[in-house]
Amino acid sequence: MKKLNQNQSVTRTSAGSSQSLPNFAILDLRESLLSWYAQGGRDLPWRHHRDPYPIWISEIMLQQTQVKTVIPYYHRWLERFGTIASLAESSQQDVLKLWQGLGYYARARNLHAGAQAIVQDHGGSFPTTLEAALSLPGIGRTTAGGILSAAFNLPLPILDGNVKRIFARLIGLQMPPAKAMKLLWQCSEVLLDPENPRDFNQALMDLGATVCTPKAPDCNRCPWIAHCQAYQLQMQADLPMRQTSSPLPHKQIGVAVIWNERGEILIDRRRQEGLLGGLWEFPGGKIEPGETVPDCIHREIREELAIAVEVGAQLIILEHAYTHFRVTLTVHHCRHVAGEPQPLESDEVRWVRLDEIDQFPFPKANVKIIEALRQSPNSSFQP
DNA sequence: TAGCCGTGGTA
DNA sequence: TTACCAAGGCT
Repeated sequence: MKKLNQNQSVTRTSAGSSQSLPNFAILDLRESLLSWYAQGGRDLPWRHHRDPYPIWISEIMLQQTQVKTVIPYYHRWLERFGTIASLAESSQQDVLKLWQGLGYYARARNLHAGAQAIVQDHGGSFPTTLEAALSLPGIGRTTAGGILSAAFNLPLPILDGNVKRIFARLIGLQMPPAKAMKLLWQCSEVLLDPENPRDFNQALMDLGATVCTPKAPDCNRCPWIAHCQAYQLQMQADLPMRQTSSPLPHKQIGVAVIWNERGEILIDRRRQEGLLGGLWEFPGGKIEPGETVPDCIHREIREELAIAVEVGAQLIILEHAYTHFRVTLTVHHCRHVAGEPQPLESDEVRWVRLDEIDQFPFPKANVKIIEALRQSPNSSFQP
């Protein structure tokens, strides 16, 4: 027989998460946060809507991405894909082109596939239940709660980076948030105001973005200062605790700008799955130990495209950082010598003119190569 | 569970 | 320059 607890505390036994939910002053926390929000909340474009479609777009764009970065993409998106139906009917290439530069390109592929699923399964209207929203690609519990609370005022909690940080400080969490997800979700569930879920969730995110910031939080403007464990212990700078991370690997990459006799350049479309899936790139690959850059380019182009090239002058050297590694790209002009290019390790290959290359979606590092091509003196391979 | 998945801003 | 981080999801 289970013992019932009189208060809100939850005792947990699994290793690494022994901390328990505090006995919150729930009504006080709700009221103070909501009145802070009424005065200090942000005016953001997607908050002018109750239509779930623009809210969905904003929530996906805002995943791991700052508001300032999102805003121009958000407006461009709604101008180009005004309805779920129009998004569903568009080509993936058009969708990726609009997303170019935002990163995490699976988000764009998932929006596209999600729109098609909504047309097929929900008559073209965004679903109104948690279960149905969660079944759409790219929508997890936080995003589903964010959309459904904002659009329909449904009482669903959220747990994004802002909220994790706020609660980690509020309760003085003694472990990295990743080790206490269950407890943090409980905080969000228990505190959520069932009368005002929309405003409460938005207020939490605004508090995290403008007051309870990662560095140098502005505690004197915080409505929860009287309840905050981190503030009482003066540990704001030390919470949330961080996980140990391993250093980023650094890869050397050889890249080829291959010209044919018509002055066109060879590009390939990356496979759907994995890094930069569905985007176009200049072919190339990792420089093996002991290999020169021209050696690498000859080998990679043979393996990926089954053609022979002559490696010419260096165009540019680029540094680029991804989430889990860094790369140095050494880019050379090349001349196509023999063979018809085959998409052996890509979905498609294509010869394009420099003046039409902007039609294709490219990752950031490749955009830099295109800019270098436009600015630099012509290669001897270029007619 | 922890690693993969982009890019831009910041100290 | 380096490291961290931002309205996370997926496997």
